[in-house]
Amino acid sequence: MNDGKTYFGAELLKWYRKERRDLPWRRSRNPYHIWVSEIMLQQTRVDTVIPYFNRFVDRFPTVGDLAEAPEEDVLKHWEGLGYYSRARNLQAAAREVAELYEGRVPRVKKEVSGLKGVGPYTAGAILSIAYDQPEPAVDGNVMRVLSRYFCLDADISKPATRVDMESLAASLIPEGQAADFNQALMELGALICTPKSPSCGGCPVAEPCLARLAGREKELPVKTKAKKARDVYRFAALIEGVGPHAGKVLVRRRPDTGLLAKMWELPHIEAADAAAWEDLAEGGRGLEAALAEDGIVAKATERSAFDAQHVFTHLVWHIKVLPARAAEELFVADRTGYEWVGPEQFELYSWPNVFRKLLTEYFVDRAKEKDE
DNA sequence: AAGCCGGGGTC
DNA sequence: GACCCAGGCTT
Repeated sequence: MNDGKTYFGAELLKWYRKERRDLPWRRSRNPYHIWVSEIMLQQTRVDTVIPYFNRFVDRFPTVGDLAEAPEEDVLKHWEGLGYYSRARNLQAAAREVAELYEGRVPRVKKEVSGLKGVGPYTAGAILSIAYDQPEPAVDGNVMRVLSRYFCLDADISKPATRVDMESLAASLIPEGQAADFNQALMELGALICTPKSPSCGGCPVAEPCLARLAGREKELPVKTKAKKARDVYRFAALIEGVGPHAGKVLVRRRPDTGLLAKMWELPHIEAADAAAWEDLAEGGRGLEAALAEDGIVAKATERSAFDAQHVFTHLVWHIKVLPARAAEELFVADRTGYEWVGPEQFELYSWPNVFRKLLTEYFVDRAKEKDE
């Protein structure tokens, strides 16, 4: 009676066992490694994750190592990967696993799902891939593949659709083959059944694919469009130190929660709107006043201001960077969270991409000036 | 249900 | 530019 579903699973497994990519986290069944990889892979491509994964498990080989590590160390190993709450949640969960489960990743669904940063997808991925339990692991790939194969018009941006897909995916798992089947489904989505132009010619289950038969494979899945990012206008101060802080730049640490939590940045303020942003650029007096409120006395220098931009998922930062020099009396950044950083200390801090690029360029330029 | 949370590849 | 990616958390 389930001929269709049996066919789907059998063909997919056959294809996967021939075509599967050799990925670092596929070289063992170490549940901790699989867990780390699944967290890193959330909203992140395989090619991006590989070097991060290798560095991470090299530095934190076991759950215990991760649990005991300083948080800054963990954040540093996540630098540039994005969605930094993943790193903080992962470590919090590792501490939980160390204390409650003797350092072993639990194999009970309720326990795995209870770990910070582990949602329905990741719980299913860990239970199936590490422990071969017949749990679905439905991500964007899987929803795309199933939408097409069964020609489903349900909007995959709706949570209810994911729930339905989980029932469907669970019903497709071949007996005792959850690990390979779930990975096969995602592998097909990543390599063959791609978003824009699927390679149906190389698909092992193209023949009965209902979307393909209906000529609708490029229309599916249905997904409501995301709202476009909001513009935010900011001024950042690139303050050179003087005296004992010559050659260094004043930076500060971001708050413990929210956007880029606990990462380091250039001090900056937000402009009311685009117009105010353009106005304030003249001379940078508004910025000097704002910094003074934070106990920082600095004057704009002869170096000209320049623009930087950074795109996030839900907002766009437009930043005017104003070069400045610290007043003589400001030899120490006595406000908590502020520090002087030069090229030698740079790598000891965790930087979001936008400030990493900006500061790297700055230090390179200063080094060139010195050589001349 | 909608918004928040990064960064990069691709078309 | 728009879309997407081995999603989850908060409100």
